[in-house]
Amino acid sequence: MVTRRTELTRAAARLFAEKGYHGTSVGDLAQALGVQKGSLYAHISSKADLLWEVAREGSAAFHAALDSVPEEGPVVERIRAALRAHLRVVAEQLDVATVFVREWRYLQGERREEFVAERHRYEERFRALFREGRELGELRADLDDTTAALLALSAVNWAYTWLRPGADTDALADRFTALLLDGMRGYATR
Amino acid sequence: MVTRRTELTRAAARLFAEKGYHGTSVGDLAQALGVQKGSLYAHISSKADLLWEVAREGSAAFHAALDSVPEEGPVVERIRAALRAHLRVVAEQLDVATVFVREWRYLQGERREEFVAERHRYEERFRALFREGRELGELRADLDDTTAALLALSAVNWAYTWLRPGADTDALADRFTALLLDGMRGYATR
DNA sequence: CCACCTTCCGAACGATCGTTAGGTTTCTCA
DNA sequence: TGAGAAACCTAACGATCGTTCGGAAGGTGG
Repeated sequence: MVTRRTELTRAAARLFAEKGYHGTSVGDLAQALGVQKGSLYAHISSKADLLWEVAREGSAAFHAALDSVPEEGPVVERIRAALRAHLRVVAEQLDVATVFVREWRYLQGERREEFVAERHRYEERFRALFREGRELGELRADLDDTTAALLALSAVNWAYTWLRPGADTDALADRFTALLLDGMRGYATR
Repeated sequence: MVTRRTELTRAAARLFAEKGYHGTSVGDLAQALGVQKGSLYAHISSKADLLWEVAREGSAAFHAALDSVPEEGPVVERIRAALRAHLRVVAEQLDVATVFVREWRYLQGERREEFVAERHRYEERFRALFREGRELGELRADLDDTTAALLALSAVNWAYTWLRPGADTDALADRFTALLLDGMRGYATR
């Protein structure tokens, strides 16, 4: 069931991504629904609520994506799966992903802290893959796994700026995986 | 000579980076200079002027950084130099870099188009390094140099979110370079 | 049929926004 | 010494901001 409230959240995600949170007025949101701006307050109690909701939606989407990565099997394949999952979310929910990556910082108070904690948890789950890969011997023993995770996270976090809906994100993720694993210089050693 | 005008630009870079362009009021800028907001219009003709100035400063800084990369010598070393140069700008001019990467999109009209052109030119200069590396045989022959450049650019473009002033950016750039060139899996093939 | 719920309108609120304008202070330099 | 420039103040402008409120339309279920 498509409630009016969810339509409003969708419009908020789109406009916040397009014009920024502070660049989007309540009037803009109302216009997107074809309604007077005062009418929105039958659904929300403040504009900040919408930012909070979209940010949480992003958090949930990315964590759910990581949940789909198997906990067993070759680490290399799990890294590939994680990159695929993340990029898929970006492509399929570009507005939400954009708010998750760029607009979250306009959250205030307790909500902001809660968001940051969830974001750190996400990055930590990502980092764990590379650490485990090194410990299990699938990645080089002298790997700086913190930097490795940072490089991978940078690639996917930046994706919202160039990734367009409809792109073949699996192929994209596989290209990233290949580069990260085997580098640009020589051929794979295995 | 430190003019009042440059002090204003510095404050604008800092506040735009901290609170966003739309999140920063002319009153905030005035307060940073210890002055009434009307007084600022002795130095600028609009708030948008400040965004334009800071964005151009970022453009100039990053292009100047790339200018310091030698045009001759091993491509691998030039890639390392480019990453070092970029990260150094981010660390030493974090506010300006943040505006360059994140706040530029609030530019309007002709200025926005001019900025985007400069940004594309920067990315193209970066991309050329990887293309040349493949053509000269320093990088693997089957390298997807577009993706390779995208990966490297993502790493440095994301840096403003975590890089702190005073960090050893050369060492950081070298770690990125090593990962990008030789990967996380095996050891270097040369 | 009536009570209720959701949704919206229309008007207004005080606050803040970016900007303008006239007048004053302070300093430089010819 | 006095003209001019740079910097700032004070006050106000119209516009827009996010939010509130009383009332009304329309549909649903008892």
